[in-house]
Amino acid sequence: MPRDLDQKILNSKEDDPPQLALLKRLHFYTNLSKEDQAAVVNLAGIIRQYERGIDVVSAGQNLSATLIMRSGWAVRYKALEDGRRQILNVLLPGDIFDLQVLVAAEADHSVMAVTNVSVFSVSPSAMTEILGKTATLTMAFWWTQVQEEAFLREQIVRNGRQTAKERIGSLLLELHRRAQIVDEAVQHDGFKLPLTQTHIADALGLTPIHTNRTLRALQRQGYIERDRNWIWFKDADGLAELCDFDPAYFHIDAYDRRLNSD
Amino acid sequence: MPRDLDQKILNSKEDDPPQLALLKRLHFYTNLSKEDQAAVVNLAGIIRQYERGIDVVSAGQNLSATLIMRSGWAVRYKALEDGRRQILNVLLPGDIFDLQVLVAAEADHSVMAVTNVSVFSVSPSAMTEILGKTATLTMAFWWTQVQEEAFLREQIVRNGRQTAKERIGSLLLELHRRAQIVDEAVQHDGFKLPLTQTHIADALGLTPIHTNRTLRALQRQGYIERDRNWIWFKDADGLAELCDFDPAYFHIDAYDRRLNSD
DNA sequence: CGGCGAGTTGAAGAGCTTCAAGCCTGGTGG
DNA sequence: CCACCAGGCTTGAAGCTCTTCAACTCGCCG
Repeated sequence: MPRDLDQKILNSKEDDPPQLALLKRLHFYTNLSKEDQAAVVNLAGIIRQYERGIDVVSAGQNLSATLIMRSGWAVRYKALEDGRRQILNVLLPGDIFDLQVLVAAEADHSVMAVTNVSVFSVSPSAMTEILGKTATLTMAFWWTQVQEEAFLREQIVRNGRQTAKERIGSLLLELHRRAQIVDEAVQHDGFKLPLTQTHIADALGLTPIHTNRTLRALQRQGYIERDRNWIWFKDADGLAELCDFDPAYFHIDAYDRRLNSD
Repeated sequence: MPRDLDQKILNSKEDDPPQLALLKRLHFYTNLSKEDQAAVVNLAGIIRQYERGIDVVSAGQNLSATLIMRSGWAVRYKALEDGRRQILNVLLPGDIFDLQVLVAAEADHSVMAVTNVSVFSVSPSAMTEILGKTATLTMAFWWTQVQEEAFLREQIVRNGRQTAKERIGSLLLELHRRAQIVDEAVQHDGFKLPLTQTHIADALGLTPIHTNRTLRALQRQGYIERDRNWIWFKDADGLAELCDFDPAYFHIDAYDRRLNSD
């Protein structure tokens, strides 16, 4: 999917440089020059690994570095006193979190590893440096923030005004698109979803039981098929219509439009 | 509430410079130097007025300027095909919206004036300039973005995992705090809330009917009192506990902590 | 082969919605 | 000055979506 990434970089697999997912993410939306690509690849930081189920960041914790997802899936979540839990967003490879460390010092929510994850930890100074390196890089990073905010807004709409069927359908469609950019386990009409039904329920403000029934209903009605933790779209267009899913909030084409209008 | 704002600036009322609300907002969290304050006050832009009920920004519209709330209340919202509507966030004086214009060109949601509002429209170039003017200013603007994201996350928790009573209580507590910084019609234990019950319902994923019943329940149980569109907290601590409301997400003290740790 | 996490299913019940109607307040015009 | 209108608020009753509680199944790993 990424356009003209340096092939030497793109083809590596097993021994990915830790910055590769980030590069894919940034380059998908903004055409980075060879120099900008090099700056991303040479970004200094430390690799940290977390096992599934472990908190990568805990609410209340003092933050000291920006974290970038390298591989695996994670979720931002907030826990209520009585054990209720709300997942705010799903983090995929290439996603940046706690960029806010540059200004705020304390996490107001937690991040949990859904699969085993590997994150790349970048110091505030290194982050500040690359952020301001070139105008294109500044824009590329800003981009990811704009997108992340759009995901949050969409999540509000889902939880506030959509039915269980719509919530689940639109979340699946969103995750599929996002995974296409940086994940390996993705096909044109399906993807491997590492979330459990309980994760989905906590993201969508439902009970796991109702999530289960709704998934089966979507399946029964011919919208999706499931096999282990793979989701297959049998009628993606129909599902999108059912859910009022409009991917405009990804802002995928804005960069090209900007190129043409400037 | 703002700390050592230049008194000449702070005391003006009727003929507020359009940048005043912004200055209050920025200066509340970050100690701006006299020069930085001047830069904010001298920020170039155009004043635009909108009557209540009118869209300030419409989804799909191409954005060309950053807008800053000068006076009045507005809401970001997203409309679904069938007429359902979800309010994403409330905009108060000093709030910046479409800062993302600097990178993305199309609005993925709308903004509607709840009262008559006055906004200050700043060109991308003027915005870019002040954003990078000093490190403190950069941080101050970044700050507002971090906060806005925190509001969105809180909104997800409300709509996803809280009961009607909790949703309404925590929204009222949040708006009271936010209004304290920039709004006039605010007392220690109450404030003027220009939102209708239908607005509240659309923000919290409820029907206006249920919103009404829940407000009355909160009143009957001694948490709040209402008079016209004023809300009075009779037992703010009790309400906060009821709603699991923890204002940590405002990150109010982070700047001071940062000062001490740097 | 036992146990554990995840998924599945049924039945009863709660919270919120829907539909329907009436009320109250502030603004407008005769 | 009062009648009237519109928008917002209030109340009742029935019904639907989703939850709660409880139990059972399946696949996997030690």
